[in-house]
Amino acid sequence: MQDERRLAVLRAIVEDYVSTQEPVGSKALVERHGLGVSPATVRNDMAALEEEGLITQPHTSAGRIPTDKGYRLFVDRLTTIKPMTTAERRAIATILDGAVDLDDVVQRSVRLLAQLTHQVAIVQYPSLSRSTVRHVELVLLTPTRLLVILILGSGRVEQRLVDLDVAVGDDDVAALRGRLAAAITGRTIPEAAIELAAAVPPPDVAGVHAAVADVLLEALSDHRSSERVAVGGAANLARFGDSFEVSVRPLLEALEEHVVLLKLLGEAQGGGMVTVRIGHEGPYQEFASTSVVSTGYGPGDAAIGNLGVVGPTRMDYPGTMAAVRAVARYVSRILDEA
Amino acid sequence: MQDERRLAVLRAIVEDYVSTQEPVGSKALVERHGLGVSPATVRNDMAALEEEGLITQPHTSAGRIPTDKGYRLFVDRLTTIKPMTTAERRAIATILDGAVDLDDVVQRSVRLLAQLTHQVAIVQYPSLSRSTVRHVELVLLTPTRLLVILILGSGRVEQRLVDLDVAVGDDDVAALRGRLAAAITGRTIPEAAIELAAAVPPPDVAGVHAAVADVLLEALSDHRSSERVAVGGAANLARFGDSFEVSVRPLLEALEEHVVLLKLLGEAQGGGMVTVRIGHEGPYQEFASTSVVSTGYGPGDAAIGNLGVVGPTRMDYPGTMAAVRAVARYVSRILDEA
DNA sequence: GCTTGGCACTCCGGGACGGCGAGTGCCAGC
DNA sequence: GCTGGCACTCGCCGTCCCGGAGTGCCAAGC
Repeated sequence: MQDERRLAVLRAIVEDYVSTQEPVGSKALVERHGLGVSPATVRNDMAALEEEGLITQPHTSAGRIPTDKGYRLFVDRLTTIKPMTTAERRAIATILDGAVDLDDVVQRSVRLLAQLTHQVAIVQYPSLSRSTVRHVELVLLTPTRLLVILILGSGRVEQRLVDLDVAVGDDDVAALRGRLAAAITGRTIPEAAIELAAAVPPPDVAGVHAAVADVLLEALSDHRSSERVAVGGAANLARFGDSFEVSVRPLLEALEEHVVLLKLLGEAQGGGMVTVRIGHEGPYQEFASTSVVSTGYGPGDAAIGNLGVVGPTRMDYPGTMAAVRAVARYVSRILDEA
Repeated sequence: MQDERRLAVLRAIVEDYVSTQEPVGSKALVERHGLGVSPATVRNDMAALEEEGLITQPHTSAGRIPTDKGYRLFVDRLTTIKPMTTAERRAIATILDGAVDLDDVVQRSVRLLAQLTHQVAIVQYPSLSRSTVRHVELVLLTPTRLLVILILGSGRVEQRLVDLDVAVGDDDVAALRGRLAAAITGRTIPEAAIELAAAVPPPDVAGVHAAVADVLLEALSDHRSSERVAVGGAANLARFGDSFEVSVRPLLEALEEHVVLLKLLGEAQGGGMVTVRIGHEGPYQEFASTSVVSTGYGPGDAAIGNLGVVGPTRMDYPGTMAAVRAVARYVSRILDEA
C-alpha cells in the first residue's frame, strides 16, 4: 500500500526531473501529480526512497533527483515503452523508404533517430562477420595492385586494396575470381575465411590467393576496419545542461573514436529487446552521467548490427526507447526486403 | 616611422591576444615585446589603430582586441607562414605514408590536421568532376539491379545502385561493361557523361544504357551525393572559450551538414595558395566569430579537392596556415604517387 | 499506525555594496 | 613626437544579506 505510493512518488520524481531538469520538492510533486496526500507524507516517502538509494539530494534543503539506481527501477518496473503515434510511424516509414542503398539507409536512420530523440544517435553498419557474401569482384588496377570488392547480403559493399608481390595478368585474375566466387559466395565471412584458408591454390597464383585470403581474414578479425558506425545529432549535446568540460567534452571526443562507440552500443541482442545502460553501468567512467539506449536490428531475430542513442542519464526513457525500437524495426524491414 | 611602429603594435596585440585570449593593454605590451617606447606612446598608437578600425575594446577601460579587419591586415602584411620544423614534416610524412588507400589517406589527414592545429579539420574527398575514370565495373546483383563501380584516378572508389526497368542477363552486362569501359576510361566524368549521352546504344539494352548514363550524370551534377567530406577534431570546439550557444552550437550543427562545410572550404584554388577567410568575410553570419583556413590539394597545380580547418577568429594564423599547407602538400604528393 | 499541519532550520541564489586593479585619455613638459 | 603623471572609468571579485524553497521532526488527529 504505502509501497505502491512510494513507487508512484519515484515515478513522479523521475518524470518531473526529466522534464524540468531541476530537483523536485515535495510540494511541487503533490501539485503537479494528483497524489492525494499531503507534502509531509511525500516527504516521508522521499526519506524512505533516499534510504534505499533511489533518490538523492544535491545539497541539504534542495529537492530530490533520481540516482542511477532510481532510473534503473523506473525503467525496469515503473514504465512501459510508449508506442509511437501513427503519424510518427508514418514519418519514419516515409523517410526510410526513400533510401536508395545501404549507405543511404544508415545515414537516414542516424539522422532520424537524432531528430526523434533529440540526442546523439549511433548506427552501426551491418556487421561484416554476420553477413553472407552475395558477390565478390576483383579489379586489377595495376599488375601488382588488386581491388577486392565484397558485396554482402545486407547490401553493404566493402572494398579492399591488395598489394601483390608478383605481377599478375588478367587471366590469373579471372581464374581467381571464378574460384573465389565458388568458394565464398553465399557463405558468411568467417566461413569464407576458413574455406579460403583450406583451399589449395594452383601454385602459379598461390601468392595472390594467400594475399586475398589475408585481406578477408583481416576484414573479419580487425574490428577497427570492419565495423563501421555512423553518428548524428552531435548538436544535441547542447542539451546537456551539465557542465561542458565534464560531460560534453569526453563524449565529443568519443564520437570520433568509433571503437568506443561500438563498445557503448554493446553486443547485438536479438529478439527486439531494447537495452538501457544507465550512467555508471556502462564501461567508461567518463560517461557516468550518460545513458545509452540501444538495440539490435536485422532480419528476424538475428541481429546483424546495433543502433541507439546516447544522452544524459536524465532523459525521457520511454520515449527514447520507443524511438530506438521503432527505427530498428523499420531498418530491419528494409534490409529484409533488399 | 610611426606607421611602422603602429603595425608592430598591431602585430604584438594580435600575437598576445591569440596566446592569452585576453584583451591586451599598453603596459603588458611594452613589457612582453621589446618595443622600446613607453606605454603612453603605445596608447597613442592604439587610439590611432582603433580609429582605423583595426582594433577595438570590449568595454571602456579594458585592453584592446583585434577586429576582423585587424586580423586581415595581420595575415596579409604582418606575418609569413612559418615553416614546419623538420620533425613535424617527418611526422606528417610518416603518418600519411602509412595509408593503404584513399579512404585511409583522408581519414589520416583529417586527424592529423586536427591534431596539428588543435582545431576542427575538414578534408574534402577528391572531387568527382575533376578526376579521370581509371576503371569501371558493373555487377549484376539481381536481374533488375545493377551496381556500378567507378574507380577514379585519385584512388576514389564510388559505387551506385541502378534499378532497371527490365531484366538483363550476364551477357548484356558484359557487353555494356565493354562499351562503357571503352567510352569513358581515361576521361574525366564530365567528358564521360557527354560521351555516354552521345553514344547510340544497341536497341536491346537502350534502357540499361540510359539508366547508367543517368547515374553518371547525377554523380557529376548532384553536389550532395558526389562531394564527400571528412571531419575531425570536433572535440577541439572546446577551445572556443566563447559562449557555447553562440559559437560552438552552430558549428556543431554545421559539421553534419556537409554542404555547408563544402561552402566553408570554398572553391578549390590551385598553386598552393592558402586561403584565409576571417569572421564575417565568410558566407554565413552564424560564423562571424570563426575563421577558415583552407587550400586546395592535388597533383601539380590542378586542385582536385580542398582541405582546411575552421576555428575561432582568434587563432594562430601563421601556424595554422603552415599546417594546412604542409598537409595539403603531402596529400598531393601521395595522390601523385598512387 | 499512517497521515497531517506546524515549525524551526538549512542552504542556495541573487542583488547590493565596495575595494582593487588594470587600463585608458588627456595634458603639460621635454 | 615622446613621456610621465594623473584623474577617471569599469569590470571583477569577495562579502554581506535576505528571501524562498525545501527539509526533518514532532505532536496531534483520523
